[in-house]
Amino acid sequence: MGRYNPKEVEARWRAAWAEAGVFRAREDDERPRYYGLEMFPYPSGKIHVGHARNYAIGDVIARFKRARGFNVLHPMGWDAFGLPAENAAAEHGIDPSAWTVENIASMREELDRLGLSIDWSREFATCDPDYYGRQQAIFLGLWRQGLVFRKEGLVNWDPQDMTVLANEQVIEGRGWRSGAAVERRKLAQWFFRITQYADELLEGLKGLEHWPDKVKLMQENWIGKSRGLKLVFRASVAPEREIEVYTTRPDTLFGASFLALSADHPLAELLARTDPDLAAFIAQCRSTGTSEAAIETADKLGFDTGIEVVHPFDSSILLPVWVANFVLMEYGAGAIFGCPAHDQRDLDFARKYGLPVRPVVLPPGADAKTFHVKQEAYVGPGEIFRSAFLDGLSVDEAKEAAIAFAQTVGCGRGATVFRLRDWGVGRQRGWGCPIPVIHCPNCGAVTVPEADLPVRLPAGLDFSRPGNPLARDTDWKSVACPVCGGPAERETDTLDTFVDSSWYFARFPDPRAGAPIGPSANGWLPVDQYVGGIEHAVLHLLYARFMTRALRDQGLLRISEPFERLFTQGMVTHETFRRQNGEWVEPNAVEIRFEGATRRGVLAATGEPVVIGDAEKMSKSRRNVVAPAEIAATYGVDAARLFLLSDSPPERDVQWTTAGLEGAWRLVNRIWSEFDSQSGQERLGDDRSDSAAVGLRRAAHQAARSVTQAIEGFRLNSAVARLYEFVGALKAHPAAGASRAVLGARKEALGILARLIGPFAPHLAEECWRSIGGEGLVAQASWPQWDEALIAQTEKLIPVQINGKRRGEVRAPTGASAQAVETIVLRDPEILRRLEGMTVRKIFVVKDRIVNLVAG
RNA sequence: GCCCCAGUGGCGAAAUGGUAGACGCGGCAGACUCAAAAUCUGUUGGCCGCAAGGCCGUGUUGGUUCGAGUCCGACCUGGGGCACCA
Repeated sequence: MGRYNPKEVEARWRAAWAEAGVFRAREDDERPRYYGLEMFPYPSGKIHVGHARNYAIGDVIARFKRARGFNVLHPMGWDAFGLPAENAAAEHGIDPSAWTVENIASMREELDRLGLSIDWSREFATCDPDYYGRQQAIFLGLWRQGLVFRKEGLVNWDPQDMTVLANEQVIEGRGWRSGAAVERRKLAQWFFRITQYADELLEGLKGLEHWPDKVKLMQENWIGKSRGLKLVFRASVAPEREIEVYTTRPDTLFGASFLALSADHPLAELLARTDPDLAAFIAQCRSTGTSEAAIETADKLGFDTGIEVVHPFDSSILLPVWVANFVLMEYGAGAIFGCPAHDQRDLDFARKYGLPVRPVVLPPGADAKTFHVKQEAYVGPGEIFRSAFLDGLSVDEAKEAAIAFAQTVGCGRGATVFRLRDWGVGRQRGWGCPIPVIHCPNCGAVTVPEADLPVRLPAGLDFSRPGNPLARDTDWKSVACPVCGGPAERETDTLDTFVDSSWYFARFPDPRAGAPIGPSANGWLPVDQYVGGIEHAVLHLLYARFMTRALRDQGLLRISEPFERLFTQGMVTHETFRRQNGEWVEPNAVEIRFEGATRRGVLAATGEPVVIGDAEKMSKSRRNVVAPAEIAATYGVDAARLFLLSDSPPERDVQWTTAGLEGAWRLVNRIWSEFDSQSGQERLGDDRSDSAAVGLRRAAHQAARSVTQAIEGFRLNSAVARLYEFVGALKAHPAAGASRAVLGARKEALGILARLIGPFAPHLAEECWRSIGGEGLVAQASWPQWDEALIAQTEKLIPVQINGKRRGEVRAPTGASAQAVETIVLRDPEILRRLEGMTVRKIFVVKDRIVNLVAG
C-alpha cells in the first residue's frame, strides 16, 4: 500500500507473464487469428525513444486484440545486416557478427523491459545462416522464375579507395572517408525484375483500403505509369544513326528546339571517345553521384555535340543534339526532346544556352500573335498552334493525333512507360547475404545447388581496408563449378538489406521451418496490422509487396498483399540546447527555470544560460537523444509508454519532454491511489436511486466505449484522454465515506479501469487488477463490455445558430424530429428576442446536433 | 528539382461539414504545511465591459456552403522520401 513503486512492480509482472507464457501464439488455438507486427529494428546497439514509441503503439494493438478474444501473433526479429556493423568493424576492428550479436542481446533486454507482449520464441536475425540461407533459396526460386538478371547499373565510385559508396557515404559529392571526388560508374549488377509486376503493384494499391492514402499516393507516383510516345530521330548527315526519345508531351513536338542525351547514354559515351571535350564534360556530369536529388538539383549544364537530327514530323526542321546533366539514363529512353516553351527545365536550359523558345500551346483567351513565354514555361491546357496538322486541337487531342501520326509514318509508337526501375540488389559488401551464384569460365553464371545452401559468410573477414572483403577472400571464392566441375569463383556481391526485410514477416509464423516459408504461414498471413515509420512509405513497403507476389507465383504464399492494414507513426523529437559558444548540450545537463511564463535554461553545473532550440529529430550530433532506459529508472516504463502514446496523435511527430513524462507519472499515481483507497472488503449495494452511483456507472461504461473506439481508430492520444476523464470521475466519487451503492459502482468501475489501462500501462494494470482480486492476469482477461442503455442520454443540449452564429441553446429529447426541435426553438424566449424584427426564411436542423436559422 | 504530408491558446493537442480549444503541460489563485516539495480545489484563447454580454480568432489569401479547422484554388513555412542509410 502507498505510493506506486514501478521498479519493484514492473519486474515482478514481466516475470509472471513469462512464466505463464501468455504472449505465445499457438497453432492449436481455435480462436480467430490476429497478426500484429512492427517494423523490425536494425540492431544499432541501443533502443531509442523512437523505437519505444513504435513498439508501444504496436503493443497497444496486440494487447487490445488479445483481450478481444484473438489468438495474437506478435513477434520480433532483427534486421541485422547493414553498414553500421561494417563501420564498427572498420573503426574498432570488431567482428561485425560479434558486434551485431552483442547489440541484439542488449536491445532484446531493453525491449523486454518496455513490457512488450512479444512472442520471443519466434525471434530471429537476418544474419543467422538459418535465415539468409532460406533467402538464398528464395533467390534460386526467383532465378527459376526469370526474375533475376544481370545488367549494368550506376554506382558511386570512390576513385581513391577503389570502392563503391552508398548514397549516404557521399557527402557533397565526396567520399566520406577518403574525401575524394566521387564519380558515377557503370558496373555489372544483379537485378530483380520488379518491373514485371509494375502494373499489378499499381493496381493492387486500390485494394489496400486500410493503408494511409498518402502512402498509396506516394507508391503510385513512384511506380509512375505514364502514356506517351517513343519516337526515333535520325541524324541529318548519317540517317542510320538513330536516337530514341520518350515523351509524355507529343503534342508539343513542333515546339522542340533541341534533343538532350543523358551523360550516361551510350551515344554520348561513343561520341566522347573521339571528342575529349565531351569526355571531360561527361566526367563533370558524373561527379554528381547517382542520387536523383543530386542530379536534379545540380546547376543545369549542357554540351553541344554538333550533331543535328531531323524532326520526324517535318524534315525541314533540324534540331541540335546536346548532352545534359539533368537527363536521367534510367527513365524512358535516357534521352529527351526539349520543348522550352512548355517545360520549365527545358526553358531554363534553353535560356542558359541561347536555344529557341517556340510556344505551341496557346492558353485560353491568349492571342496567338502576342503570346510569349518569358521566364515561366506554360504547362497548362490550351489550343495547339504553329503545329501543322495539330493546329486547333486541345492538348489531349493533340497527344493522340501525334502518336497516331508517328505510328503511321513509322517513326514512333505509343508506349506505356513506368518510372519504376528494376531493383538492383547487388552490394559490394562483406556483411550481407551472399548471392548464391558461381561464375564459371565455361558455363557462365550458374546458381549454387539448393543442397549446398546456405552459402555461409566466412569468419574473420578483414574490414580494415576499404572495399568488399569477400572479393579479397580467395579461399572462400574458389569453388568447383556445380555444372562442369571445373575451377570457378563465387559471386562476391551480397544482397541489398531491403531483400532481407522484404519477406521476414512471412518467416515468423514458422520461424524454424526447413523451407523459407513454413506450412503455417498461410494460416497467419497477411499481417493484420503493420506499424512503422513513414520513411518506409515507398521502398521497403514496395519491395515487400513485390516479394510477396513473387513468392505467391512460386507457390509459397497464397496472398498478394503482405499487409492488410498499415499504420505509419511519426518521429520522436526533443528540443535542443546550446551553450553560448554554440556547443550542443545534453538535456539532462540543463536545468529549466520559469520566470513567470517564460522558460529559461541554464547549465545545472555552472548556471551558465543555454539557448533553447527547436525540437528536432533525436540525433547524436545534436546531443538530444534520450534513452528509454534512463526514464524507466525514475518513473517506470508505464509512465513512459503513457506519455509517448498520449502526447500526440501516433501518426504525428511527438516531442519528448520531461514535463509531459511527469504528467503521465501523475496519472499512474492517481490511478493507483484509486485502487489503493478501496480495500475490496466493503459491503456493497446496488441502489438504482443513488444518483451518484448511477453517474459513476455511466462514466465507467462511457469510458469503456470511448476508449475502445479510440483504440480501433488509432486515436491513442484520445484514448488516454478518456482515461484521464474516467479517473477524474472516480476521484469525484471517493471511497471514503461513500454509500454502499457508490462503493458497488466503484468496484465495477475499477474492474473496467484496470482492463482499459492494460494495453497502455500493462504493469500497473496487473497490480491494480490484483488489488481488487481480479482473476488471473489482466493480460489474459477479456476486454470490458459496456451497456449502451446506461450511457444513453434522454435529453440533448442543442446549440441554436442565427445566420451561422451561435445565439443560444435549447433542450430537446434525444432523437427528437426536426419538426419537434423546430417547435421548441421557435418558442424559446431568448431565441425569439434575438429574432425580433427579422423574418425566418429557412431552418436547418441536424438531429441531436445543431439548429441554424437563416433570417433577415 | 520532383513526389507526399503538416500548420489550431504560452506549449502538446481535441473536434462523422454542425457549440473551436476535450484531455494534458505550463501559468495564476486558494487549501494542507512552521516552510518547501508532493497532493488537492478553482481558474486560464485574445480584445472590450463593473456585469449581462459583445467582437475577433484554426499559417496567408480567395472560393464552395444555411454553416468551413475540416471541402476546393493559389501562396508561405516546416517535415518525410527520391531507388546503395535502415
